[in-house]
Amino acid sequence: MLMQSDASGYDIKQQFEKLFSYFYNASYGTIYPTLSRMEREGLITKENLVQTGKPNKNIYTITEKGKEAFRRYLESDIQEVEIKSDFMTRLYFGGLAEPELVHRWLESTIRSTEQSLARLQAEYEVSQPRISPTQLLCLKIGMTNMENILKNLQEGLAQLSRMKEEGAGPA
Amino acid sequence: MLMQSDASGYDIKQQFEKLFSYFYNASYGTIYPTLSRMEREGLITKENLVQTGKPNKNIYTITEKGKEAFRRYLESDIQEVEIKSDFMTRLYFGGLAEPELVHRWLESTIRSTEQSLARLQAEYEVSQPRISPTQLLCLKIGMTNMENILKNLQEGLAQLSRMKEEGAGPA
DNA sequence: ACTCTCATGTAATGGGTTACATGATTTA
DNA sequence: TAAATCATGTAACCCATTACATGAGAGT
Repeated sequence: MLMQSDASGYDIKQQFEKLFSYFYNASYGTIYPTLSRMEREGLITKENLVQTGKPNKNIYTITEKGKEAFRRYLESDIQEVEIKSDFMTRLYFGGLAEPELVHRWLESTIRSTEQSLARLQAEYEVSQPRISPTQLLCLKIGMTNMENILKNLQEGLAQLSRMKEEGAGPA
Repeated sequence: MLMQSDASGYDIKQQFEKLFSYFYNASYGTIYPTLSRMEREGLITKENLVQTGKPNKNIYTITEKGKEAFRRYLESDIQEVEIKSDFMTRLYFGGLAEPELVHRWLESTIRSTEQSLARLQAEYEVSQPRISPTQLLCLKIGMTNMENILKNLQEGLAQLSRMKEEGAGPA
């Protein structure tokens, strides 16, 4: 992020909270110690910004050495994606749960996915004119991905409902 | 997994390696200590199976107390999905990299996604008749999801190629 | 009066991987 | 003869979160 603009630990966390969190995230407990370490290693420099009405900020700026490290990162191998989905894990073992319960899982996941999608779409509307083509691609991947998941979940819900009716219906 | 059938640590790892790994994974360094802990806590019992030609196995079986713990888990809140995608992170900062490099990232991600999709489709073909409806739904979500990502990546690649040509073409 | 935003940082704790250690049998 | 499969387990290490500690100003 410091390649794009100088920022404080707080600013960085804010960026994570937006679109970024859909594919990477970090807490303050990671961000602040990492910035300290990077400063010690000469990858970034710190400058204290005195603010009135607000607490002071530590603004970090990337150094030439830091830019080199970033370039080396870009040329390293891509790490495999890591996913931990409690919902999918439960769904996998859904046959061992009450159909009622599975129903509720699907409904609540549909709701939260709809909310995430809405947030991404809002982000898309405001950011669309001023972000880079690859950032736009990130947003597009995120949005169509969620739309797709939603469709699947809704179909799955309808299917399970049909099965429940058949099971509960007259013999 | 022990709710479905008795298994050894090795068997459990095998299951993770299949379909399961798309939404959850664990290494032996997690599996074996966890099984020991669960046995200590009375959630599962261990039985040594003597094999000829192969090393002996520790077969674990879930206890009534373990089944209760599983039921409590099913009724607990669903944890939010966690994703760490190096590819998406790079793509987000793709504007800071050579277009050549971004091109290669997209191509290699397309290749590996195609492979994952092929593996899921193969798994679907063989498993389809004998797995539960929710497990089928898991597979379907995984497959259409990857198909969707592939489509996005291919479109993105085409788009970036067009931009490169325009940028490199005659003024 | 209360809560939220801004802002930084550390300590305790938890969770997990990787590498190491071992070893027989089967397959290429 | 090399390597892959089957099989278990521990120790060192890494990474990260959560909770704690602090504190002013702005909004409800």
